[in-house]
Amino acid sequence: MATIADVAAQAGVGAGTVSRVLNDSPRVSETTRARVLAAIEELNYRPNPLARGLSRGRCQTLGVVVPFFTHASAVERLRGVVAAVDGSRYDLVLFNVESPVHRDEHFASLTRRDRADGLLVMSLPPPQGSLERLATAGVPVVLLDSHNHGLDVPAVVTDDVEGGRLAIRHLLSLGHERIAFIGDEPDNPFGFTSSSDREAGYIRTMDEGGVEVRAGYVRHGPHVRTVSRRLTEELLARRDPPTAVFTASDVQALGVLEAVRAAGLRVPEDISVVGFDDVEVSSYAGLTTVRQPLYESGHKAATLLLEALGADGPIAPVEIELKLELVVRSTTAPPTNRKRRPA
Amino acid sequence: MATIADVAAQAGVGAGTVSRVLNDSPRVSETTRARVLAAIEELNYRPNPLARGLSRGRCQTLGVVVPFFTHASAVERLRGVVAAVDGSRYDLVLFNVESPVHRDEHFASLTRRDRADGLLVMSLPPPQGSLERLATAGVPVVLLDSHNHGLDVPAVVTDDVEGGRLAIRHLLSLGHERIAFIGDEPDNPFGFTSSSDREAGYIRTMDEGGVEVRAGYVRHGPHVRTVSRRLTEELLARRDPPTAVFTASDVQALGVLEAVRAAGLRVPEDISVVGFDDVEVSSYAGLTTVRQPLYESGHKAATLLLEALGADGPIAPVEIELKLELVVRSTTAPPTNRKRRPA
DNA sequence: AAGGCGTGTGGAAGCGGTTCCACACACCGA
DNA sequence: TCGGTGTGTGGAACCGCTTCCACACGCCTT
Repeated sequence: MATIADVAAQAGVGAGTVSRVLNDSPRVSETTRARVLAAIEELNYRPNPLARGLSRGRCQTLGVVVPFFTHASAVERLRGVVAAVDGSRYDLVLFNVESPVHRDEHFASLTRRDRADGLLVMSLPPPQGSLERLATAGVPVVLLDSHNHGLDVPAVVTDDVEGGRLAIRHLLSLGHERIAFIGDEPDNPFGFTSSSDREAGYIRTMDEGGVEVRAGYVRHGPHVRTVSRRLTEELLARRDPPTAVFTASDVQALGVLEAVRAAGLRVPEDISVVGFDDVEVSSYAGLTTVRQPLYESGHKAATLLLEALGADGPIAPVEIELKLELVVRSTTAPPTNRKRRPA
Repeated sequence: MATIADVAAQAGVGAGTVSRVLNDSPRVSETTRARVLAAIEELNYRPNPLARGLSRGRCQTLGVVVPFFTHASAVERLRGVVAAVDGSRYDLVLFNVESPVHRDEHFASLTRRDRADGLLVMSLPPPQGSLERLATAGVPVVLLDSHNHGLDVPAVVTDDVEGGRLAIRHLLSLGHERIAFIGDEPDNPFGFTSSSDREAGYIRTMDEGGVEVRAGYVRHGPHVRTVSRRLTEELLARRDPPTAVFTASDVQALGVLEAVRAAGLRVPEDISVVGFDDVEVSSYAGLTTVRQPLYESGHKAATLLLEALGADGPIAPVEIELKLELVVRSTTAPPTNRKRRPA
């Protein structure tokens, strides 16, 4: 492995000069620069990133903290992040979070410039005080899919409450009144709020529409298809089954569709279903859903982080809100007139 | 930020001793060790990974080279990798590959211990000579979902040809004869072979069964649902449409299902469909498919790599073959007797 | 009692870069 | 002619850790 000293010797210059060439310093004459570049080429020299990092106090690495792939949507976001980071000189390190302990460990160890130059936190409210510590340590942070709550940190978010509204307005306008909701457990160890925000949008819009949310129409459970399927079965077994179900995610909506089909009912004739996210399979399933720009959100957040690193000073801690959009496909229609399910 | 010198001063020992404590050297007395640990605790000291890496010539980092998320299956594999790496002391760096140039750049820059201590190459035949260079540089490599072709490198693979056989045997045993295949372009810039291997299994098993592969029954196209849907439409428009379609992946199988449904035909009554992979949505779609253990493959490959790093010498360059398994769901059935599609 | 050996420890010399400082040299104006 | 100014350059110091070498000390052997 050639070192900077080898290159310097080969080019007949000092190590400092080679370093200047490497870092595009203007303080190098054209002829010297050419000689150095030739030597670099000849020796197939590549600077050691560790040495460089140690010396400069940063490591050309971005950390992405992800509650890993628990939601299909995280992957789509990550795609956007990867695409944005790809053109830059930064490497991408994945920090998987499976538990609050896990999360806290990561945040503790990342509070230094030698671990990562910047941090992208995905769908995860940072633990108390960690943002302040990160700021003190000079590690820029961008929140992706979680709010900054007025703190001095850029965040890329969507208005989940509004998303819930979009879904319910659509169902109300179709004439539905018996509308149920299926979402995640509201009190989870990470403090995720997107599901409960969407639920809030549901509640409020039902209220505004003067439509009652019947007791037991709001159901919670782990974010997997099988659970939402089971919850739907319970809803369908009621004496007053819903004519429409809104779920906090597409994954959960698929479970609803399964349950409805298994019960021998038809979508949308017997039951309408609206999901949230618009992940890749949703178009396959023909699911009406609230689309959030997942890829773009990742891309935007990563771009913000790179800007912050480029500016080398805190950038405007904006909260960027990406637009939600209702995508109407074939799982929603006006309710049929039956007030009760058949026999 | 506390340094090792600070800790040494605080504990009243030399820096070397602190380092020994840090690295669990046996050459430290219990009392000294306790004093040092106390000092570390007190100063909330954490060693600088860059300095450590520079000094030791490695960086506690694993690189994962991924043709990023082009197949849904890559994500599932990555999950397994992440899980396996999670318990270790290694960070995971993502190297995204979108083009052969991209790939070659990464392989070039990764051929040194200062970039990554080990490399996991996913679904990507490494470029010519790169494995030798990596071996020379002392960077252990594990191939995930690509063969080592007799080279001295551990690989975790499945027998894609056999997978094709499983699918076709199933269809033949149901009585199908007009069986079509939809897969990826056989000559792709990366040299992926899984699709063409599955195709080979199809061809051979048809042969062995004495069943003709009709002209035009083998179709290729980019790995997206919309394309396989279009290809299926073309197959259905034939005067001798297939009674069954086998695809090189579940994603493509979904496209087939879409096309069949759009044509007003029923699955499996009119057409049987068999996919490959068994990704998450396949159970939702009720797709009969050849399951490969995606998560396990990632987990196994990462574990092998960690072993190689632990052994600190080349480990047995085994090629581990994971079992494939036919999962019969509701998209396959015996063919109906029609020889031609209606009108 | 003297030499040998094992154990614990301090400290210096790297690892391979960056950056600061000093300095040589050319060119300018007074 | 002589500072002054600016430009290019070499080299040392430093980033924070590991590791090797030297050495002090206690204990066992002969």
